[in-house]
Amino acid sequence: MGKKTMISMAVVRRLPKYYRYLGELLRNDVERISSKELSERIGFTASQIRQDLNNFGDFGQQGYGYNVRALYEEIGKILGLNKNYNTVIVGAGNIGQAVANYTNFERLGFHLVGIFDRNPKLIGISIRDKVIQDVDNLEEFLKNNHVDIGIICVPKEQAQKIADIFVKCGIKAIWNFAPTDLNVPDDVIVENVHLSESLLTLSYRLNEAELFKEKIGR
Amino acid sequence: MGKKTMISMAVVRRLPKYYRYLGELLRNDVERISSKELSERIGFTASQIRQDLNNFGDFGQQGYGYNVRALYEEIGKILGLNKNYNTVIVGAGNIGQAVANYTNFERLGFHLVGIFDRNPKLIGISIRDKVIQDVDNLEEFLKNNHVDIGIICVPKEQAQKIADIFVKCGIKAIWNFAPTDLNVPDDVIVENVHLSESLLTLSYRLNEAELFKEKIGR
DNA sequence: TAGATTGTTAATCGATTAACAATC
DNA sequence: TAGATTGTTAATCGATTAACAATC
Repeated sequence: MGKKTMISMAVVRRLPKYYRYLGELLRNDVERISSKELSERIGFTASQIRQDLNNFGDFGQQGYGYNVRALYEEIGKILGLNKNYNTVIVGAGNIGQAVANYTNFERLGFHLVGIFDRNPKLIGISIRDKVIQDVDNLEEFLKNNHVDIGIICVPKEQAQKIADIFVKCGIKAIWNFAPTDLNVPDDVIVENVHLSESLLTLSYRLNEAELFKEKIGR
Repeated sequence: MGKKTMISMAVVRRLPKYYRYLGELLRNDVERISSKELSERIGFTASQIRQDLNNFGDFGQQGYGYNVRALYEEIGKILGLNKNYNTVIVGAGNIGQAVANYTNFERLGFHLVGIFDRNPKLIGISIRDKVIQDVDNLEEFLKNNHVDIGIICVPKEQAQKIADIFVKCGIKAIWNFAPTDLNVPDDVIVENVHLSESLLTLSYRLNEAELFKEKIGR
C-alpha cells in the first residue's frame, strides 16, 4: 500500500479517546457501532470519525458500521498497547508518587522498573514494591536495565539535567511533568504534562467574557 | 473598539507559555524583546506571536519590540491572574494530594479552601493545613463558602456525581483529573487533565515509524 | 533621519465537514 | 433487492505564515 506516512497530531490526540469510548462500549456488550452513533456519544462528527479511522486502514464495513471489539483492538495496536514498556520515574515527590501509584498504567503495559530521587529522606522508602533509589545511580541503572520511557517529575531546575541523562542512555521517549521545555535531539519524543498551563487556560476561560466586556468599555 | 470576541483555543493554549517565557526573561532582567527574539526562544514564529498578542491589544511598539514587564503583566491580566480564586479538591488520593501540595498554584492566586474524600482513613488527616472532610459535607460546604473552581480527583465512576454537585452549587469552572468526560451545562467550563491520554499519545508516537513500516510490508 | 519592528492584510496551508458513489 | 453506512473526494472553514505599509 505505502500509506502517506505521518498522521497529524490533531488525529493522534483523538486516538486515546476513541480507545476509551470503544472500551466502554465493549464492556456494555455493544457489538457494532456506526460512525453516526459513535459521533453522538464521543462528540466528534461522523465524518471526522471516518476520516480519522481511514488513516490507519479500512476498519468498517458499508451498511454495517464498525465491529466494536475489532476496532478497539486495532486502535490498541495503533497506540502500541500490544507491547510492554519499561518506565522509570525520576522525582519521588507528590507527582512522582501519584504517577507511580497509578495502577491503571500497569494494566496498559507500562511497567515501572525504577524510581529515583535525590532527597535522602525519600531514598530507601518503597512505593508499590519499588525502593526509591538515589538519583546518582540513575545512569548506572539505565546502562544495566532496558528502559523505554523516562518520566520526569523533578522541579524544573533539574529537569534538563535528567533529560540529558535519559538521552545519553538511549531513552527515546520522555514524559515530562516539570513545568519547562526540554531540549532533546529530534529522534527523542517528549510529551509534556504542564499542569500550570492547564490551570491558567481554565482561569482564562473563566474570565473571558468579562475581559471583552472591559475592552469594549474603555 | 468592540474587538471581535472569542479567541480560538489554539491561541488560548499558547498564552500560558508566553507568560512562562516572559516570566523567565523578567527574572533575567531582560527589558525588551522583539517578536523575532522571542520566536527563537519560545519556538513559535514571530508572525504568530504578533498575531496572537494583537488579539488582545497593541502591546508592542514599532522599532522597539515589546516591553517584557508590561507584556508579562498584561498577559497575567488576560489569564485572570490579577484575581484570586477559591478552590476545592474532591478526592484526596494520590493526584488530589499532589495537586493540593503544588504550592505554586497558591502563588498564582489559587487558594485551596477545602479538600474532601469519602475514605474514612483519610478523613481528618491534614494536607497543607487543610483537614480532609467527608465528601458528604461537600454540598453544605459549597453553600456556606464561595468557591470558584472545583477540582475533581476521584475515580471516574464518581466523577459525574461530584460534577453535578459542583454545578448545583453554582461552580462555573471544573478542573477534571478523572479519566472521563463530564456532562455540564454550557455556562460551566471544564478543563480536563487526562493523564492516560497523554501517555497513550506518547506510546503512539514511540511506535509510529514502526507502524507504517509494517503497513508497507503487508 | 535611517533602521528596526510592529500591526495588519493577504496568501498559504492544514484540518474539518459535506457529499456521494461504492458496496456490504 | 433495498437500505444502510462506509471510504473517499471535494468544498469549506480556520489557523498559520508571509509580506509590507505604518510608525516608533
